[in-house]
Amino acid sequence: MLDRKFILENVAQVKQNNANRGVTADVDRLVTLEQQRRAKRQEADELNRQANETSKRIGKAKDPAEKEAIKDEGRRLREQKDAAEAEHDRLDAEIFDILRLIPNLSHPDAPVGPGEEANREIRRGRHEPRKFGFKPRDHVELAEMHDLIDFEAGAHVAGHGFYFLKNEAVLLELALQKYAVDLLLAEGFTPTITPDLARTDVLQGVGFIPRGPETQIYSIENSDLNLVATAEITLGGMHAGKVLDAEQLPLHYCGVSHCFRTEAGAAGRASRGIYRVHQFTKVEMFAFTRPEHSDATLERFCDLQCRLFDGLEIPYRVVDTATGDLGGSAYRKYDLEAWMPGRGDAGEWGEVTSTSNCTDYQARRLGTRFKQKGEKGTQFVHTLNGTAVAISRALIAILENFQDEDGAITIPGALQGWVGKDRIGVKM
RNA sequence: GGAUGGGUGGCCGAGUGGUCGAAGGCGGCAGUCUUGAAAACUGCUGAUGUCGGAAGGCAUCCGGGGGUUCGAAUCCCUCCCCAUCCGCCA
Repeated sequence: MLDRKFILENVAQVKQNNANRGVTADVDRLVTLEQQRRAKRQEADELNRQANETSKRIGKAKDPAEKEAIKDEGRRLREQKDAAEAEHDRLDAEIFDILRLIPNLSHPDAPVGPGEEANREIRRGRHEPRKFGFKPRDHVELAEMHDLIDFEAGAHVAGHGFYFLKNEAVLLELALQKYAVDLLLAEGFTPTITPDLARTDVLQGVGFIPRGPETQIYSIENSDLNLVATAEITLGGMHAGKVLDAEQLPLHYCGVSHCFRTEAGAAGRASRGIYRVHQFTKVEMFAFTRPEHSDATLERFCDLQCRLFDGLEIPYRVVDTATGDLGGSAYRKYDLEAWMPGRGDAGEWGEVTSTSNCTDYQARRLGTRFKQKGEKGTQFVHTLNGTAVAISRALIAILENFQDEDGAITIPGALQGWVGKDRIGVKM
């Protein structure tokens, strides 16, 4: 959520930003309604003040008849106040409906454009895409060769989009988790394993919409719980409604969770294999920072992602996400796209991680603030999230990049210790 | 799933229907004392909105929502959440 006062004072900027992001929201109407709402608020406050004053006079009145007269006046004032307040609440609800459509502001350096075509490549990994002397297989084929992923069994028990990891794929998942957590631990992150479910108000605070036709969220029937789509939800909700001390900041968490996504409307879109699935495991980074530190923290998260993938020897590029592709909460977002040799005709970049600076947009909705000692009032913290490793996508990159002509797969050196071998598919 | 007890300011914790934004404590800030610090003592110290140049004023906020009343942290209803115990269970 943006600050209403800010919107009123920067109408043109907000409108331009909406346009850059491809969002339609009636900002003019919001401005009108907000002005009306404020007037109603003042009216209600004034009536309430008079009513309070009247109530105090009742005790002092001696004559019973006079007392009754004052009571009547008090009742009348309360009624008027209630009416003004009801109108205020109606306006407020309408304003909120518009407000929730308005996305965060955008970083001035973020490329402006309608979609991912406008993303700007800003960086490459240490390893360039390898030249294959043969036609590389895609991860589905490789997984089948080595019995690493059982799609059929997954569909059998849970439907399309679910799968069993098997054999070395399991070891790779565990190794990737350990690899990512260890690195972040050394960087001062507090490691957590978060709940895989969260309440609806937490989802909404972080910016996820658990209802509606286009929802990505699985909800638990007869409860207020939802399966999380990312640990960003649970980590972001940790301090909802709290006022933190400025000295506590920044807080850096890393969270391991399962991620569940309905992928509504994504049918047929790069749906082969485990690129887009209903469940996967992810190690997530999350930070609560002071406003002046969020830009630098985004760079740090991006650097950490690069270190993680450089360490796995996976080729990748980093793109600065265009305004039209930022989503609602992000002020700036970097995507790390790994080279996936089995995608498309001759390989394609595929998003493996993503990191966003959400500034105070999530915090305002979540009510996560901080207080600077000796200063009056509170401020909203800034929140940032970033993928350390999304296991399913990392698996694709590993299988496809490290395959040999006979289909054998070399396990990245960084993971060999945990997997317990250096190759998959070597004939004994 | 059953039983009970709770949800009050940054934190802990009192609170008779009006004098309660709310005792007390902790924490924080300032001062006294001290070479300095600690301790001790004294004073100050909630958030949000709104008006005002400022000083300050006003309104709201005691889990959420509804009700009773001229007036509710306090009484009633309802929902949510949290804790403990029992049962079941990895």
